[in-house]
Amino acid sequence: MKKKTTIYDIAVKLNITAATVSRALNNNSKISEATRELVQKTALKMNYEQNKVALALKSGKSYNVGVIVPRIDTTFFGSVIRAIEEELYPAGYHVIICQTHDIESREVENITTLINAQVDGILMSISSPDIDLNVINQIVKKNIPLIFFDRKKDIEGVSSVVINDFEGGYKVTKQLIEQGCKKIVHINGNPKIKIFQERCRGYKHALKDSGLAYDEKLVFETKSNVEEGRRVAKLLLAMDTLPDGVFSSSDFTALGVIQELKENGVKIPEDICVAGFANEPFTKFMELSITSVDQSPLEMGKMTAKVFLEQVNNKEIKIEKKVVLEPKLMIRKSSLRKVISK
Amino acid sequence: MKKKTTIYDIAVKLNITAATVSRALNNNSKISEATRELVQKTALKMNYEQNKVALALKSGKSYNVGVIVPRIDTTFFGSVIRAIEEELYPAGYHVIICQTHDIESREVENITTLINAQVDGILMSISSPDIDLNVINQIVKKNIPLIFFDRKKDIEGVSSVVINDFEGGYKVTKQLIEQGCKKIVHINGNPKIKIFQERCRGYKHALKDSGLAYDEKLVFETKSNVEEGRRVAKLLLAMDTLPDGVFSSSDFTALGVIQELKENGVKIPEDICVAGFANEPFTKFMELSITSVDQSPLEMGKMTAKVFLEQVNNKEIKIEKKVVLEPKLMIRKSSLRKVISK
DNA sequence: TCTAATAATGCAATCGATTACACAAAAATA
DNA sequence: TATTTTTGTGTAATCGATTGCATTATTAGA
Repeated sequence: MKKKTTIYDIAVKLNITAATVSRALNNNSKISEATRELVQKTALKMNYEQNKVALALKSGKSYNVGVIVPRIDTTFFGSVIRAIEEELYPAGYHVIICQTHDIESREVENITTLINAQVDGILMSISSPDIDLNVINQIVKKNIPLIFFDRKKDIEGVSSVVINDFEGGYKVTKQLIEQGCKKIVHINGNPKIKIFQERCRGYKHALKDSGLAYDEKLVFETKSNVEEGRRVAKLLLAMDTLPDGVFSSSDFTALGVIQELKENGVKIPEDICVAGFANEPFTKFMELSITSVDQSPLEMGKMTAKVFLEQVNNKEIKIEKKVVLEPKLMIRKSSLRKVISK
Repeated sequence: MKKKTTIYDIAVKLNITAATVSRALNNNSKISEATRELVQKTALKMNYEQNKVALALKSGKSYNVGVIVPRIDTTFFGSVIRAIEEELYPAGYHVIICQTHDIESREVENITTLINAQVDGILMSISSPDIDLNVINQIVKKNIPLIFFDRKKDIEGVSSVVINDFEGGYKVTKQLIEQGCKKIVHINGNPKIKIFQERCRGYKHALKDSGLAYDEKLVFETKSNVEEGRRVAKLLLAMDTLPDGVFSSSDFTALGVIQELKENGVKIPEDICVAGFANEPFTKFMELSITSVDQSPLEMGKMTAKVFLEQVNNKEIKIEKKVVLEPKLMIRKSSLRKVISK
């Protein structure tokens, strides 16, 4: 097993000191052109590669950035991370990912581990709305840039990149209303989580703006999966008068609703218009494609990374940035009636 | 900005040396119970946290593992990485992800960066079949455990975890034959990549075992996306006699084929049975669910991580492990005829 | 009581790179 | 030629934790 060449090896070989080697390699101005070239050539010949760990210890920078998400195997988070990685890579940073699986203790653990690993920043999407603020404070106090994306918490000194969930909820609901829907159901996620609160608020606002009454019996709380969608659909089918529109805060519940309704002979979008949220790939691929709201994960990831870079490159200045991306409504068959009823 | 407490701070406070502190914290046997407790208590009080970077420099271990994949935002790789992360986390390792975007130079770059970052191992899925063997050798020579998953290359001393693509191709084709298909098309991916070669080989073998002739005009080479599926479907529609079965080596091409065929009035599965490969979530969600082959990404990730741990914990012994997982055929509507024709 | 063995701690080097400061050599100026 | 600048290198400390080898304190044994 061959040992790695260090600047000392080069120094010995050239009969100079490691300091000179280091300066030559870093293109320090106070070095003669001759030695610079000689050192660089020798370094190349000896397959020298800078030891980043030593550098990290010396400089206090690890060039690693921690990313914490509930889980990585969803299209949304996968895409966000992809974009983060792509933006950070050219700047010399690497991404360390951690998953919380929505377990609160895991969130705290992950943060601790990342801090110990000396990451230069933490980008995270909060899993639990009741996250321990002490841990967050630990990060802030240590002056480690912290940026929330998608799911945030308003904390002094912490930047965030989110989409306008209110606007998303508003737009979808408006579209359903434009299609002639008058009795619109909203399938909510965990109402303790802000993004769901906001989507719901958008829904209510759209109703109000169109002169439709808000009826809380038409709002259902779910765990955002296919089965829960089917469950809600059954409840809808049991109603005296069927609703004519469903805005689901998750594509998965929307899918469950559609499956269950169709199996019971309900025509979509003729009888009921359905729309989801997140723009999961399958919504586009279905034969009956599903209207959804695109959260621009790539853009979100890119922005998050940019905010981090800005912050890390201006350590002296305290920057607090709140970026809000606009959601894009993707109108598809599930909520597009051929003939718009008046 | 508060500095982190180091063992020196503790040493000064207790009027002992850093060496003693280090030993006390590491439960070294040669330390008195009294100092051990005192040090640990003080460490806790002073919020001491071990500096992993210093440890890494000293020990030569970083407790970071590099994972290289073509891209992270696909269900398959997302799931594999998730499983890797879950398996490695309890062992104290962190995962650094890199994407190649199928660019060969990126692959080399990533490897170099990971080596510089002093990772303790590299887990990778090869993007380019023509990957530079010199880089691979660099890893092997440095004694850094290297494990291929999903897409491998047979290299001495390198372990791998893959699925039996041959078997996958065989099983799908057999199922189509059992449904009465006699003229079965195969949509291939990049034939330079081994996994596609193997799936194709399985296809041929199944034909042969069932007494069906292999016709190379029925095999199409594609880039494995929806558009290419549509392209092939158009070619099929132009044939004198329509095929009655399609085995696609990608779910996306299968989807494209189905979309195009249906738009042209072809009934699936009655006229043509279609099957894909990879078990992407949408294959299950479609109204006309698509038959596919599950590659057990979670298992693959778990196994890959396990092989790594084995290797890293037995540095003296050279272990070379070749794990082959069995694919699972997911029979769905797209290839399941109600009445099986003889 | 004195020596030998053992337990507990200190000393100092090490991992590899960076950098403030010191110093010598060369070049510029008087 | 003597003096001041400038330029290029060397010296040595630093980042934080670990560890082989002293060294001292304590206990056991004779």
